[in-house]
Amino acid sequence: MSEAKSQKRAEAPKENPYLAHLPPSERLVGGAASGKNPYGLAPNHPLANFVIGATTAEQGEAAEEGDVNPFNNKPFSEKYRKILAGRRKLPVNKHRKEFLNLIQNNQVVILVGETGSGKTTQIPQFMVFDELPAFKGKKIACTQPRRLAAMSVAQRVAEEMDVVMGQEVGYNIRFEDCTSEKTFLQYMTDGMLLREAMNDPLLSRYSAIILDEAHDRTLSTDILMGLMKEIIKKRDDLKVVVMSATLDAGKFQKYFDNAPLMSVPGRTFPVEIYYTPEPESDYLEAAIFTALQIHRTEDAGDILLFLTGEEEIEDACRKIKAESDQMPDAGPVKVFPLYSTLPPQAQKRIYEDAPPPKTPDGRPGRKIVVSTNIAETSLTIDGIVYVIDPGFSKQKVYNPRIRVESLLVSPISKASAQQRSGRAGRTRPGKCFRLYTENAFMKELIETTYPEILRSNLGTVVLQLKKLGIDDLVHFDFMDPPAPETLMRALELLNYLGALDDDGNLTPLGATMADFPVDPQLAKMLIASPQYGCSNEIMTIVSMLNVPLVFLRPPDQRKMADEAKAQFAHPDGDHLTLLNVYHAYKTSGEDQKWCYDNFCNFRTLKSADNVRTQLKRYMERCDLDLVSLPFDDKPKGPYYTGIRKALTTGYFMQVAHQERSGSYLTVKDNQVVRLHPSSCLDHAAEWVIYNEFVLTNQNYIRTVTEVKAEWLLDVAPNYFDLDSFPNCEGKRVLEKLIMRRKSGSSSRERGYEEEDRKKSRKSDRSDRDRDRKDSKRRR
DNA sequence: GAGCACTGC
Repeated sequence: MSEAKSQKRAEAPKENPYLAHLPPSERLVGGAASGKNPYGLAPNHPLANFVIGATTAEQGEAAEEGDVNPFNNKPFSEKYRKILAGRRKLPVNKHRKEFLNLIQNNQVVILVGETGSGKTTQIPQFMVFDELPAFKGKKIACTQPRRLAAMSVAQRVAEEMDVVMGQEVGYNIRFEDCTSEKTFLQYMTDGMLLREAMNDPLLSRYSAIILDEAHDRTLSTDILMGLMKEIIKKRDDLKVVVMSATLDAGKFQKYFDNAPLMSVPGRTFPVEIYYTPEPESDYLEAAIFTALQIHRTEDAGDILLFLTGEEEIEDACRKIKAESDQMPDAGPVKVFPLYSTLPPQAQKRIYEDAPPPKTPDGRPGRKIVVSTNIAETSLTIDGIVYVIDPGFSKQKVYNPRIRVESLLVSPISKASAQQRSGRAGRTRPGKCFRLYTENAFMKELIETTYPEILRSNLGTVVLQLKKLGIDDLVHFDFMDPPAPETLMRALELLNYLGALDDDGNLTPLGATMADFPVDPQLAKMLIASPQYGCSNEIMTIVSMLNVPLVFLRPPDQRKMADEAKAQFAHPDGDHLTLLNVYHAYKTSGEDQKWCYDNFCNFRTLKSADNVRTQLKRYMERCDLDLVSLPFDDKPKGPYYTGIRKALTTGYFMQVAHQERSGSYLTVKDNQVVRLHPSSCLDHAAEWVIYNEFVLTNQNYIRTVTEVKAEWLLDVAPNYFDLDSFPNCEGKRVLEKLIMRRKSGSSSRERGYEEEDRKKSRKSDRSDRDRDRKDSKRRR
């Protein structure tokens, strides 16, 4: 038998039904039965007798316990052996045989494992020894929802396998590909694998794909799961493992056509749960009270308190600190806030030790961490013994009617509550104080948080699915199908942007748009920008819009911060202001001190620069010219006008008109909105485009730029088919303009063109003047 | 005259 042929068999051992009666080890020609192996390994090689897809747990373990690392032929290190001993004690290790049995006989396996089971590090290694991807030029992928997890788990596994990180084991995340030709086990973010699928729809580089943390139900994981169902129909050599925490296991199993399920217990300590006897009317006050109470009466051990946002957290920290300092008979405390926008240095402080007692035999000191949801999944703090759970978190919601995503403080789910309480039992038995009644937990909390796909604007998702070749979205097998209206909104958006034609098919423009890792609107303006001679500038603006706010505003230095910002302010709007800041930052030599002096966030600017580099790469790959108009600093001069026109090509649906009353109305939905107070726009602009609709006590539009009605009609004539628009002054202005244009073109035939144009300019001006006077009067 | 839960490409 030729080597090539046996290799083919080895990749897809189940293809030959006639050999099914034989024990697995005899099914592969060139396998153990014939005393050979398919890859020409020397007979004394540790893997010489391995048969792909038919190995045993004992074989794998023996190879791990040998003298030489079979993957790089180097002797195992001392450190390796030490780590190996620890790995053997992980709960998942007892299930190696069971797991191999399942994965060898099924294409999809669901694996349920609680924290501390070792599934994320061990399961991929079990598969490596069974799949031997290295010897067939394939890889095993293991996805994580978060970058940090992908990196740190890869690092850990590289150590466990005694290889250099980035060689046999690596990770791949945005901005950082730490893999090589040799890499056969690759941790990566779920978004990264999805992006790869857009260019390789069958994910042919992989022999196995492990979707970890599937219970998180991120947008990317959800799409990947749907995609896996499609791919396995076409690739029977692909193995899929879906790993999740306990609660949803049945749902995953059902979704994957009753794939077998394996459960692995975790290794955590028991946590006692306490409920309040009556509902709390003020959770914040109750939370602070509980923290102080624990501090006064309970044994040593740190406290973790979950709240919903920055302001609430800083407030609570101050109050807890002030009150506990006044307790005469309690130990000292350190109180730390924790949320994602906190600078990394401040975030690291949560790992400091609790303070020592004031006197050698005094009450113990205590650390109290007050955190958002970030401590529920992304960050773990060892040493937490007491958890306080008020039962709320801020969650994203999408309202397709007004096409707005917003953040809402909402009750958490049972799954979240369990996750939170589990944080108390990582190092020893703990206690969790739930600030709601047991009845509320049982009857009012939903089982699991709604997956992101049900709470998001799906513009990007639909574009990605189309690019993945999924034409029929209605019949795509979503684990939780989004509301039809939400899908409609997305299709409509993409159609107006020109990404989909009227039949819903991806256009060439849409295919290019999907390549860019930004919102469809921003992708559109990037692609259009060379036509307006300003792709360099649009790349900068898009990058700045893809990072958190750069402007710092410390509560005690607001005035100075505002003055610093005023230096960059552009009279025609915030997009141009962002451009100014970026330029100033680059001119400063990317200087950290400059950022500090000018109240700009250094990290944010740095990451905007990173994003810009990436966008530039994509622009070049798509053959889009990188150009700028000659600079002139006149606000309405051609340089800035070109940029504003290019912005309009992506934002024409996010446009508001200033009515005579002085307030703005969104043109499509007639929502009354106000310019966000942070806006730099310094005059009453009749038409503005906006980046973001912020829904709080008021409706704000944030990051706005003045545009002209003419541009709107120029860039999106199809969109401004005004019959479908609600009545408002803005609509009437556009109608007039359209009329004028029509009569303009017909009168041209009759030779009245010039006169007509003059007339229309005049009436246009007087309209605007009147509006402006009106709005001034109101103020 | 005011906020930004958390991720990700």
